[in-house]
Amino acid sequence: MTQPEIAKNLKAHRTNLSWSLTKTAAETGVSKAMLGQIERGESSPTIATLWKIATGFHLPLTAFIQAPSPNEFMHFKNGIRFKTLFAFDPILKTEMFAHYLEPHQSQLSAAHDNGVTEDIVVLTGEVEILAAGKWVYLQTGDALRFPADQPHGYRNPTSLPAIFHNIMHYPLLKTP
Amino acid sequence: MTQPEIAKNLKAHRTNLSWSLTKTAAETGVSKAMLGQIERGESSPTIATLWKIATGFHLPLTAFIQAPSPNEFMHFKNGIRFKTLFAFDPILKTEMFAHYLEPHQSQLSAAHDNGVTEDIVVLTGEVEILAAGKWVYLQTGDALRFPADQPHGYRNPTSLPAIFHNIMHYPLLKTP
DNA sequence: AATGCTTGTGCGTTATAACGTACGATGTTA
DNA sequence: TAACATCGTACGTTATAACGCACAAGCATT
Repeated sequence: MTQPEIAKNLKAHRTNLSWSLTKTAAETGVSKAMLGQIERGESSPTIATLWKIATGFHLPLTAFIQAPSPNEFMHFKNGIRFKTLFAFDPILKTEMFAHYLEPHQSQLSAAHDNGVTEDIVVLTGEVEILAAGKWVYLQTGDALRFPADQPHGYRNPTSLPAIFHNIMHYPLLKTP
Repeated sequence: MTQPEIAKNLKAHRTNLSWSLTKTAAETGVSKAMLGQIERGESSPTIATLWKIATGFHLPLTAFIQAPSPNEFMHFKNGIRFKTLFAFDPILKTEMFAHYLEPHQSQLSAAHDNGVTEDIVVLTGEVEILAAGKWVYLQTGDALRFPADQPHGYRNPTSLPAIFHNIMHYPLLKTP
């Protein structure tokens, strides 16, 4: 791991919410002078103050220490970034993707063929899944299985990017 | 998230390696006086020094800020930490796990039943998979499918923890 | 143009993180 | 028991994180 870039992360989260330094100082309890210095890289905050900042943003501490990292082999469809991990296999009748959701991004999907089941596992961030008519909230590490033969959808309610795996199961002898 | 307990984490990692404060100071470049104060909770380190400590231990920064008990629903078997994401489903004939490998940890697995296929997707770190008699190197984000009806294994060649998903496909009507 | 408001930065002070060294406690060897 | 080594902590000093306040630049309203 390389040295974390707190400066960029803090500025990204702050401008993402359109917060001023004064507003941020009020929310976090850290003086706006210090916030400015941290953003400019002139100061390396202590864990205590970084924790105050994180809780003020209602975000985990890790959101400020690790760099937002995209990945290789990325594809795009309807504005959704995804990556095919395993293409459809006619014997196993499954396929698997990694999906990347930008902050507040959402996507609806039409019903698939009868009997199709879909699995979701959230890798980073938080995701809401529309399954069986309800939006289900999933945190990092959570997993959800639901029938995909009806309209469903994905959305990222947070201001941080989210990544999830989804595995499609096609029990019938149909190609996706 | 609650306030991170750097003190316990640091002491845990240090005593785990049987390192003295002097040894730790030499490895990390942080004075042993400071290390002692951090362990006793008398000082809240800056991100810069915590990063020096983490790199000295060859661990990610997150190993010191998040509580030592990483996740819920964690199980142990043969010294391997894993988590069942989806239990075996007799209709889909699949099951899915998240595996956690410590630095330099390795595990060999006997052959499964005939026709069983296994999928690996690396989430964090780097992993080597013994498949079809060869060790295959996988980086973060890489995916590998291989027949599991022969001896296979997993190992983490790095000094950082690794996490991977694996999905078992049982095409025959056998329970795992 | 003048007034008020908000933005982010600069400055002086205070609190404390970080350092190097010294010390008492404990354990080991002669 | 004395000499030595190693452990973690206490002390005094220095570097810097964190604060409150003041200030200049930009924008909107009058």
